[in-house]
Amino acid sequence: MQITRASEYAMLGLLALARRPMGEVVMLDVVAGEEDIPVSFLGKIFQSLARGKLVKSSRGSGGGFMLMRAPETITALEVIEAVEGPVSLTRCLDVDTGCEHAGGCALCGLFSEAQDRIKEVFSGTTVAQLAGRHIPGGMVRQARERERIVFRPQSATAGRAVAAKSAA
Amino acid sequence: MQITRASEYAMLGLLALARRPMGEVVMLDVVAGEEDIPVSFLGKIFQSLARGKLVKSSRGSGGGFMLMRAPETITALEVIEAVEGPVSLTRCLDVDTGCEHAGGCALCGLFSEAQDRIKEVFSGTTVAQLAGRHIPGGMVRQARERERIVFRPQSATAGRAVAAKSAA
DNA sequence: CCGCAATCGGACCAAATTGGTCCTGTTCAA
DNA sequence: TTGAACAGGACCAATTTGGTCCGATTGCGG
Repeated sequence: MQITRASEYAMLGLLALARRPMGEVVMLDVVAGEEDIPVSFLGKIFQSLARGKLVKSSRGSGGGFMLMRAPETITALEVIEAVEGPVSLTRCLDVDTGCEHAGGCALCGLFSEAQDRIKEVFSGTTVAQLAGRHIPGGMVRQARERERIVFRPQSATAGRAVAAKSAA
Repeated sequence: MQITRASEYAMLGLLALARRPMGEVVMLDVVAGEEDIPVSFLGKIFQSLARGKLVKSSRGSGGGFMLMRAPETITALEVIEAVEGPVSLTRCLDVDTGCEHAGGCALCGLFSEAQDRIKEVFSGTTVAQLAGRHIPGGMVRQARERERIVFRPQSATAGRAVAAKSAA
């Protein structure tokens, strides 16, 4: 399987595009800034997404990336597979190699069931759905960097640090 | 997450113990031979299982490993967690670090759902169940090496290999 | 009660993967 | 034609994976 940062960043990047009107071209460093992702790494990730036909890139000045499909039609599974290749929870389930025990391996059955469940979850969730309930993390960071933000852990939700630095 | 070979080997090793009458002590190299696992690596893995109270080791001559609990009561999840530590599909879901986006991260929701599904599958399967439908892979290999084996999948209960070795 | 058999437990190691950076193109637009 | 922006690959450090090896420890047999 492996849900690495690359997948995570890919999702976040697509969310950044999905927040905008369909067809808008956004530069990499804008996306990276919004979601707090190293630009150069995000560049490589978006190359994969472009190869997977999820985004389209345009070069030159005024260039950037745009979604190639409506965010309602892009599933999380597609994003992950575009970045990491076909998911396989264990080497046992690898498409080419397969399980060396072949028929008699009880583990394969177990693992493939688990894998199916995961894929169900991911293929049942779209970028649009995620975009709907996501608050960009980079925003938080940018605010924090601009300083003098009182970030109050507000009993309910998340218990984050209060960075109330008044001086420089 | 990570279902590495260590987990796989751990399962196979436990299956080898589960195939035997409860309480029987088996030496590592026997288990390793049956399931075709490097002995020294299996040793390290069984150390983890011992720490997790799934097996008990006895040292000295006549020593080896035995199950500490009935195979019906050992779930696949326990095995995996004994070997790999607490499962977390992404760094985002890591028990100590947690997600840096905290409340507003849509991805966390998605990932944790996927993770729950996996854990459901694994915690719903016991070593005994797996042992019931497993044909030891090492057997296959050993047989293949010895050649001219009739390999009979035996429909009923425990699908064990029937090695019809006429000569020594 | 001595020595051998056997595991324990940790140190060590090489290869692969992860998570990036950086530099040299190419391409497009003004 | 020049500068902005991605493409694509080389490179890199740190971590993880998948092991090996060896000394310490512990029982059993004689």
